[in-house]
Amino acid sequence: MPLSREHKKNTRTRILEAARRLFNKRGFNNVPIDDIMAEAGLTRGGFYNHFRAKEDLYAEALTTFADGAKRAVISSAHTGPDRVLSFIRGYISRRHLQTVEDQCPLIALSTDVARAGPATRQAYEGIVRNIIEFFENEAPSNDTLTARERSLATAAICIGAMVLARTVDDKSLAEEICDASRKLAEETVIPSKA
Amino acid sequence: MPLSREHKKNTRTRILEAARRLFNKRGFNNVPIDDIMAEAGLTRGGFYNHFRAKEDLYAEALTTFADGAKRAVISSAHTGPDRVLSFIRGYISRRHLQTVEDQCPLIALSTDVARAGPATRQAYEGIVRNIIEFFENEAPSNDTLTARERSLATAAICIGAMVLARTVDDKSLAEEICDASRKLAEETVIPSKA
DNA sequence: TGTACATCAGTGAACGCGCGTTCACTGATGTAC
DNA sequence: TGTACATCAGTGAACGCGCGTTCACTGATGTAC
Repeated sequence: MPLSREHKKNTRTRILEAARRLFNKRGFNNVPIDDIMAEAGLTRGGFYNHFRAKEDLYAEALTTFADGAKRAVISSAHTGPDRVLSFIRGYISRRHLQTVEDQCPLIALSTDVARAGPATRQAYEGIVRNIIEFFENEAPSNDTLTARERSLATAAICIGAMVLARTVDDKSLAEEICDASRKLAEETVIPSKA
Repeated sequence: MPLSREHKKNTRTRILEAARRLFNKRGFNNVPIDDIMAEAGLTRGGFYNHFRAKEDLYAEALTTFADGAKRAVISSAHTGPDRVLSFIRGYISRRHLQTVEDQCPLIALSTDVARAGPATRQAYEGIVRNIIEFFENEAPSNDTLTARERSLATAAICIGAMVLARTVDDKSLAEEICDASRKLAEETVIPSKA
């Protein structure tokens, strides 16, 4: 064994991290393998020591992100409804809008995923389910909407707000969209606040 | 003048229509000019008699759609709040989800636009503004949200619901997202309904 | 401990294909007479 | 009305580049002795 198993694993992780960041910025198709490998401090050819094909990166880059995000949420200081509210405030925020590289891939890659293979779609769908469940644990049911419905709709607001805000050029319009959507999202998951 | 001005204009429109449909299905980058021209009943080379470059299609395909959509809304039988409600019911619907070719490009092309040139971005932003204004005409203000805020957030729900539903593989989850989001959207623009 | 060897992560040149764009050509049509 | 001509929309071959993938090679490192 010429080089430690550890070493190879680390390189693989580095490639995945580089891919995730670049995909977020430019989408799956607009990131050549050269760029990913360069970002990881390597050269083109080595890529195929770690992955069978470029497409294999897509699903893995998504789950890489999801794992990190889940850890961040779990380690958050908040509990109960506050945890959900702080998630929403972080998700629909100007800060999240600007940090393109570390944005939630549900925002940056939604349409790319729709055109990718089944594995990628499943990874994306897994993240969507996680967010919905996360909301569902706290959202109440009442006569207008069930907890489930609140959670589904809140997920839609989160993604929609950020997708729109990200695409619109006018900064003040983007911020208006964020602010209004955040308000509605908060009120939808935890209506008691109103 | 060998061929009528009319003729050229018609061809141009045919190319734009073909482009719009294919872009919706596959995104800007995944549609070769060959395919667009074939869909329009022509061959590759002729493209450059009508457009300077492929990118010129993007913005025009968006405005082509927007014009058609505006006409459809104006000619709708409904008036007042009902017009807005029927728009939402049509927008966040299983039907809209399935008709990929004629889907609203805000859904299918959101991330593609984010990476396209300024003209394309402006065209997209124009459509966003139109939808928001359209809602704003009917949405009321009350102590929780202003009419403007309701409109912005409703636009976010519409796009978010469809983006998510489109990407998710599980059909029943997609429909759940649609149904719940539609409910919330309706209640948000016209809260008197609740 | 030191040395020869085997392994394999990483390199970079090369291949091949897809596709945007160019270009010389064609042939249908409107215009001038 | 008929005929010659000019125009230009449309054709399809060719060019060139970007990029995913392959491949022969290198050289650093762990292992066997």
